[in-house]
Amino acid sequence: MVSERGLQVLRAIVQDYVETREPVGSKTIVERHAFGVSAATIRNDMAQLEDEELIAAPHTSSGRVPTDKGYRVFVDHLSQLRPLSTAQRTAISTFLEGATDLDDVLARTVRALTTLTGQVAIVQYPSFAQAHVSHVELVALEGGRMLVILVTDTGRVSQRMTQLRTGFEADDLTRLRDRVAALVTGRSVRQGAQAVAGEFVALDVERHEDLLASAVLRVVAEELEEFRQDKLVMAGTANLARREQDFRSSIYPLLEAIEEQVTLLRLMSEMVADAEGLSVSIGRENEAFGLAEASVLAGDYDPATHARVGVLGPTRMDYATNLAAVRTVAHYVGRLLEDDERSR
Amino acid sequence: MVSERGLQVLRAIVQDYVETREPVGSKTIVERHAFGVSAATIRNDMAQLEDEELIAAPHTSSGRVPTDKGYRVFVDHLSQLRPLSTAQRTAISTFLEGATDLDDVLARTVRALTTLTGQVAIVQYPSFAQAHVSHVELVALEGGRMLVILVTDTGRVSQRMTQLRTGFEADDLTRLRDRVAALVTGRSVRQGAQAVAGEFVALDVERHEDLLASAVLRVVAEELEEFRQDKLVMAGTANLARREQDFRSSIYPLLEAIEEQVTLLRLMSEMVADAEGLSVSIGRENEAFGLAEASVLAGDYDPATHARVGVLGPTRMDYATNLAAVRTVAHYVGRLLEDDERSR
DNA sequence: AATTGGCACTCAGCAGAGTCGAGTGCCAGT
DNA sequence: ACTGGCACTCGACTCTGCTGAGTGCCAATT
Repeated sequence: MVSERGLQVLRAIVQDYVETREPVGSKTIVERHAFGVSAATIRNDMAQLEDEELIAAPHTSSGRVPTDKGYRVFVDHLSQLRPLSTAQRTAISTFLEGATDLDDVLARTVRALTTLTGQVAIVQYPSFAQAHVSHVELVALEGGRMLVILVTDTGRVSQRMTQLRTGFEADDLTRLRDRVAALVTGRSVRQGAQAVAGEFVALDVERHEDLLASAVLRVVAEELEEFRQDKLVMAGTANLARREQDFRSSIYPLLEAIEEQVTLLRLMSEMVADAEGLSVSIGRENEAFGLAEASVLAGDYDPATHARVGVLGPTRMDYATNLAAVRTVAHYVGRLLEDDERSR
Repeated sequence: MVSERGLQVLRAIVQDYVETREPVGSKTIVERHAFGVSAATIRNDMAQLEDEELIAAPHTSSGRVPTDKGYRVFVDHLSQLRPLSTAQRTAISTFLEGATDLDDVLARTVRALTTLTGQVAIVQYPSFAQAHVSHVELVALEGGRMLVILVTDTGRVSQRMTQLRTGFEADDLTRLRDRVAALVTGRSVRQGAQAVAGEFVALDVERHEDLLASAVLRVVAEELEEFRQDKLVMAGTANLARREQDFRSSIYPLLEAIEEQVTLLRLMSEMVADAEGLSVSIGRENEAFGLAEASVLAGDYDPATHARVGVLGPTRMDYATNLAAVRTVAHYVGRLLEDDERSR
């Protein structure tokens, strides 16, 4: 068991270590923080914290450094997040205002978050698995090419080009469009994909019309599949290089995860949010994702789908400030997209 | 003046240094390369190379290391590039085959190039400044939203959504579409943008139809502007971390340039290609771009527009092999897109 | 029971000294 | 033009001793 003052000491250690990157000793603590006790007392508390594996010594008789578990306890006991300054808040709204479509909103969000935190920022697209297809459009281009456009009610647009082998007339096109539209519009992405798959087997390749349909349906299926895959935007990758000192081993796996995206997507979606929609994953807790030296802070901006904005950085980061930034940004984007939806 | 054997020695130094990352001395050279002379003779040659500033000593009396100028001479005297193995060639075609649209081709290209070279790979989109708009489509969505789609003859598609304030009928839409189409189709991106700008001033905001047109034209103008901006795809960023040892200072500016893209775009487009369409920029030659410790190899895949594929890495890299890879990949993509165009 | 001052002990980090060896530069000889 | 020989340089490594920050523990105090 850790005493109340023990937690205070832990907090002091985390704060000082995050600030200075130096292992912190009992003497420094009494100097910098107004505990009303002597260094020896702090030492006793520290011994307890060490028993609980909340702090550890890099080498015998040097200061102590928070362990992953220590950061965890620290974060869990963050009673209140320091709210952002008004300057920061206005910065966020300036960043976000004037955004046109969904892509734009999220691109601005991720930039805002990275400037605010100085870390790598991540923004998840709203999940489209439950999105409904609201519109289908086929556009004939010259040279027998066709553009197949899908739009969801959540505002995501996908367009893909295909090269058709068979010629077609204008009314072939409208009939085909109506046929595809009947299959997918109003349906969720998942249902739409099933419907398309079902139609596929029923095609009679002898019929010219079905031959055309098969090519288009294939593309539609691909696009629906793409919708089902979640998507990320990121920014501030270069910050990893600045914080390189904070990673014992190479930042290679981190850069790789960032480029891969798949790992980060899984990580982000598996995190468990608290009542406020915030979630934190620290160091070794990310081991399964090959990110044992990194922490991820995330905040839901869409409570229904758990779509999130987040921040990725070394375990040694300013959790209080960054969590506040994540929370505020998530809040802004959430409201922005909500208003957007309402106006639709 | 550097003697013929002097160049051989330079080549040996570059090769050994690239391989081992150790400054190379006269003794190592005679051991590893079959010059028919003694170490003392090599030393004399090396003294000359040093006078010419092609090699330099990290500290007095240690081996020599190629300077940027040395790499430059080395590259300029690369008489023949080692052609890729058949295994590598088939790897390239496997990577590229089955690509559907332009985005897909370039995405695959960049992946191929990064696996081949183990460096950061860069692919420029074909320049769209001279591209011609081939198709315009307006799609009405629910809630007064409209999707504005542009397609160029080079196969690039842009789609953007806008929220209209005014209602409209189906035939408003077709009339508007025809109006916009008349302005831009068949015109180059640049001309189209001018035409749109011209039309803009002529609008009478009192008329309902023109009110609608103004909203759409604004979006079209944005899209055309986006077309005019060149674009890059990249892959293999994580490789920078692996090669970090090769950069004296931080890799931060590199990661930043990669995220910015603008710098790289300028760099890539300012490079001067040789008769084969290859271009190399080494170390300090990139100083203006903040990449004084990096080299860029590029190869045109579209001689007309100088659209390029390229590789970015530390000055200490295997120029011969990587140049060969760049050349081959550029060649493949060039042919692929050409065939594509012809079939259109 | 909690706190404190005192004290012995540990150990990273630093500086100085010594050694080693790879490598150069130069010169006289072939 | 090339070569062997030789003195010289200097980074890298090792060893040594020192210092100081910091711990851990204990007996004394409140």
